[in-house]
Amino acid sequence: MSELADEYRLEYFEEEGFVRTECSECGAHFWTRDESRETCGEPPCAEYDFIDNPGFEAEYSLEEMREAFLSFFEERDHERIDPYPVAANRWRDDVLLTQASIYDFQPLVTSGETPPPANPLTVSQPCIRMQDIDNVGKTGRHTMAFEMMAHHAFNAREAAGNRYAYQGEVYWKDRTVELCDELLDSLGADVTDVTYIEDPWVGGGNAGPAIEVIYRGLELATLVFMCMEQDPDGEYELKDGNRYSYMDTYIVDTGYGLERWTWMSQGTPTVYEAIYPEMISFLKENAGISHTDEEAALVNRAAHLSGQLDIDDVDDVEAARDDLAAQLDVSTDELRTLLEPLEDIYAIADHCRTLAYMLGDGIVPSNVGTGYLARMVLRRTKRLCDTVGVDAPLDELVDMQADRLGYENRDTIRDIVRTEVEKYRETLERGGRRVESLSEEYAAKGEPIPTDELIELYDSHGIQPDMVAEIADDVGADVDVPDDFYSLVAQRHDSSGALESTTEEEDERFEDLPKTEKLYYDDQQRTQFEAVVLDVFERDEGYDVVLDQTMFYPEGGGQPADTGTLSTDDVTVDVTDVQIEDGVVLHRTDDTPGKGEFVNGQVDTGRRRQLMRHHTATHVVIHSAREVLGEHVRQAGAQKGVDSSRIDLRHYDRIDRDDVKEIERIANELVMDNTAVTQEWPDRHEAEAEHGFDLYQGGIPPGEQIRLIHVAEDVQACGGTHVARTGDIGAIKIRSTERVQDGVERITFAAGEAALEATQATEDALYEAAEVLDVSPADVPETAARFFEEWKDRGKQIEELTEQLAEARAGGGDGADEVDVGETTAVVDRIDTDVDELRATANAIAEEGTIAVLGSGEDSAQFVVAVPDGVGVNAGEVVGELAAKVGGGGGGPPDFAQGGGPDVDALDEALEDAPDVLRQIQDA
RNA sequence: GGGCCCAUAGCUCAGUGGGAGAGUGCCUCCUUUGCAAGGAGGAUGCCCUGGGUUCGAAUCCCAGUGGGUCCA
Repeated sequence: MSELADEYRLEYFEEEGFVRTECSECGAHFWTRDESRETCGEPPCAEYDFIDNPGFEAEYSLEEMREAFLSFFEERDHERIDPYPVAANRWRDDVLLTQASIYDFQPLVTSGETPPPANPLTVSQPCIRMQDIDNVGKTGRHTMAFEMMAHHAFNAREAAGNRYAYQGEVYWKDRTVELCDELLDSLGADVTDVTYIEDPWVGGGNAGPAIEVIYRGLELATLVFMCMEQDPDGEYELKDGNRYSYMDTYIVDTGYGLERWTWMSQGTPTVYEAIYPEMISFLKENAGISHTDEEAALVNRAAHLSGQLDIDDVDDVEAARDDLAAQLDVSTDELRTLLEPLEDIYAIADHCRTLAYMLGDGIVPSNVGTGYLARMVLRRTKRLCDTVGVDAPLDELVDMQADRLGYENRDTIRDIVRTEVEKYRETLERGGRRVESLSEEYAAKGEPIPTDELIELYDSHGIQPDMVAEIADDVGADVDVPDDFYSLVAQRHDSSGALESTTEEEDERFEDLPKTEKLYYDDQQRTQFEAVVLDVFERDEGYDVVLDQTMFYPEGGGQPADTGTLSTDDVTVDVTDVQIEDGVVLHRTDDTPGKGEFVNGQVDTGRRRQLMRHHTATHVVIHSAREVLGEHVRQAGAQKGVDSSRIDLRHYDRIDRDDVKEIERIANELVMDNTAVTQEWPDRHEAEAEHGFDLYQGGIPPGEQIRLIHVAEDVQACGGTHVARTGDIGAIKIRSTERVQDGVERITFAAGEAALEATQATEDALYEAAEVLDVSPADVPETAARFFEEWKDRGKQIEELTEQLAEARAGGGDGADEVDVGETTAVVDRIDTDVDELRATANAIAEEGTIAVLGSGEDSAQFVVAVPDGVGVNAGEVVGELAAKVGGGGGGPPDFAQGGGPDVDALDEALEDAPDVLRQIQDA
């Protein structure tokens, strides 16, 4: 780290009379105005010094503190921007949730490809850190949901010129520290008590010097100066062991924890009481938690102490409780009974806030991705409510937070929560029954429930081991939950966890070629153009042709490539596929038109028209689905085609037939309105400001300008080709819906000619069915139902008749051979009929006290042997012997067996041998 | 994106290659008529769909559909 030490020698520190000191406890270097100071001030080197002794002049609520921060920076030339969604996977695919304000600008802004929405800027960004979930409520300071207040400045070195989307320096380290100092001062903090600790930051391939801002034992902010990137040849080796070098861009990345600043201003025992006091008191009352003055005092003292302990995970908390109890002079159990309900309530409040953020930003509970995280949090919250005895419905609790956070889609949020709670209830009920019967089984055997079963219950049925233990205890079965239970579950999953790193090889052949001019955006209706062949590359099969400009649409955004031809005066080549790499469009052809030639390009018009219809129709269907199902509906994927297209939508429920009809109706109304479909290329930040994040249904494009497609009121960022007016779509027909994952519904639809064909295909099927039944199409459902009922009745009748026939046969006298086998007699007969009848007959004969050996030679040779009670002949063995004679096998219980073989010709011979076989087996 | 589990009577489920079952509910009768009453009898099944293996599939294999669950 010493290499970076110079980075911290700031003019600002010098001017203000700061000294650099080494902490006497941990050895960290820090800057302070107080020359006599010895420790860095951060726990465990120091204690919380603000509980019951607020560090700021006035008390602030969460909302007031946020406003104070943002307006402070606004007054100092920062532009305030709206926060981004907590679902970071909506603009980047490397993470699921927003965990810091800088996530908003990664990777496109930090890399310099796209300009920031403002520079410098300030924001209060809601974040969710799932990794803290176990600590919430217990440590007094951990929250899963929080707002990271921040100010950012994006700088680029002068020497880089215009290579990046922003140029020059806005401000750097001195101004950043100065702003922080000034902010603390403006809130009335005692700045001589503030320490700035040197703490280099490394993460995500970037690094740089960073400063932790500590006041009265609490870390209030981290000031990161991101200016290095990982580089094997880099000059500096940092704490992660990798080498780094300086970048052309350097970025001020600060993080001020809104909750901590609020807490500091109030000095409450825990952060939770400072940030949502109303909810805490509501929950306490609802759960019936009340304390005597004596107990209240004890709780307060305990909170005081636990706040000062250095506890960063739950194991520490449990261990610390003993210490705590000793210091407070009470028993550990007594302390636990008092504190645990409070801890649960703190966690419930925090989890509800997390859920409000997640669901409010359009995350739908699911078995995959962010949806799974939402489901986990929701179920955990529900369990906490049940444990502590909060009986208010969960949707109401989440709504309290959603209301406070100002979400407008509160009804949808409540609906989602209710649906999800119901699903959880069903899972628990199912699981409960399962555990019960399993427990009874093992209790009867007198064995404990094995670990395998526990893992199976958790992994496949979502039942926690503690729940199993609870139920098993009621039934009287033993359960032994191994300490490493969850790692056993994990083992079950990584059969070969080695991720295949698909290192995409950059094709360097195209580097020197200019980007192809895209004519398909100029006039989307044209399909013919002229161009110059810049280069031709030979492939394994065929060629890649690069032109100076093209009308051919390369595959992208779920729209397949155009096909068509390129012609010179001498030759015409077929274009079978079109791809784009680094802005260079590659036309895959069967032959080469020749480098340097002028070509006439012709796009396959029919195909292109269908693709355009489907693409515009996709926008229309999404729009209709949002009208019908709700604003939370979002595209999770799409694929356009010529005959049909499909879109995957995030939705928390199944799409039923009525929904489909309504979506279809609204979509076709839009088609009939025949409104214009327009495109524009606005500045991306203006577009975002006007239309919000919902623009990006199909991913986020890079660049300063983005292409927007307007269809009626619907606006989406889109790079595809579209028809000119909605009427050109012709018609939209939804062909099917299916649930592709939990929380993701796939709609398959057809547009234009394909819609007509799809409808006709369905009608054909109906007409054919009508013809078979000889009724009119309208009568098909009723007739089919009747036929089905009648068919079932026939089955029952046949069964009855078979039995009657069998009894009649057994009554005898139809010339069957009757032979003596020891003390009993046997009937040996061949009846060419199906096995059911054979079986019934054999049973009937056996009822009369006679052994039945029946054979049938309909398709293959079949035997049925029935033996009356108390006769010492094993039917299974008899059948085995007989079946072997016809080249097959057979078996069954001793009193009734069946078998057979393929050799029908040998059937009669086998039956002739049957009496001998019977006698042999009886003797044996 | 990946793994695992499940689909049998109205409901809950058992049945692992050979005659489709239990509990509960339903219908009828009897006994009682007081709170989940007792007894006797009865009806109820495309064993999810399609293919394959086999003399024979609810059962084994493959695919699909529907549902559940865990992980990244």
